[in-house]
Amino acid sequence: MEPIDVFKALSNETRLNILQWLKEPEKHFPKQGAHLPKEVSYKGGVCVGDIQEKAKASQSTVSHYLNLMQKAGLLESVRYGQWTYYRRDEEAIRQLAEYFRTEI
Amino acid sequence: MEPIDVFKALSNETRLNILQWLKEPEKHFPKQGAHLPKEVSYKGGVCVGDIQEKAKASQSTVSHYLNLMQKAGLLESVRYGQWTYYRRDEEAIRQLAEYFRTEI
DNA sequence: ATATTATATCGACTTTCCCCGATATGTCAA
DNA sequence: TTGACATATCGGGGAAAGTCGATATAATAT
Repeated sequence: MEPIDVFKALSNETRLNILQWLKEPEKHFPKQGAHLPKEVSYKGGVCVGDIQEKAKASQSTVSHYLNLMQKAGLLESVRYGQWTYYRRDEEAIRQLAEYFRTEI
Repeated sequence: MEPIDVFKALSNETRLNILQWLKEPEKHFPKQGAHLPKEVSYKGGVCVGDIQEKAKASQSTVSHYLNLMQKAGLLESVRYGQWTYYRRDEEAIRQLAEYFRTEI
């Protein structure tokens, strides 16, 4: 996980919003998991379409953003059927905060 | 201090290096303060030329970077005679680390 | 006054990022 | 197998960032 890639990922308001919305998915995405059968539930994950709707950007842009944030190490994803669910990688983010506190 | 401007400022390897060098100026800039008479000493501040030399970028680029980091709130500067000394704004950086830990 | 030195700013060019629509891929339902 | 839907990827046009050399500004020394 390269710090510079993380900072680049955070250098955009929409992406920053997405990351913050995903801190409380049930609050910001009320219909979260509507498609997900319980037996495959992915705690805290939200599908691309729901994020796109809230972010008010094009589908391709949001897909691209999520992929970028995942490559930076901020998000993780799982695909169930035709949906891809993204959620925060809390452990990675915690480590980043620690990196920021001690190395920056 | 806008988080996005801070993240942009940190999205560049040279700038990140400069910020980290300035954590220990006496270590990374041995001739630090050579020009500074004691009575106007600016603790931890390093002049543009010394930073440029170490950063291996053009004078204009380094000047631009330092100004950008200052506007983002990471650095503060004082001018003594023909020299401008830059140092970290530790309090601002501490607050940023806290922002990262609680809001990101 | 003039020359020298340190820093800032300007103008230009290149590279990267932003963001979209169009299209491809994968999955499910009929 | 066909159609509908969710997501990913491609290609591109415009905006911003990276970076430099040239020049301007400011301070100092002679």
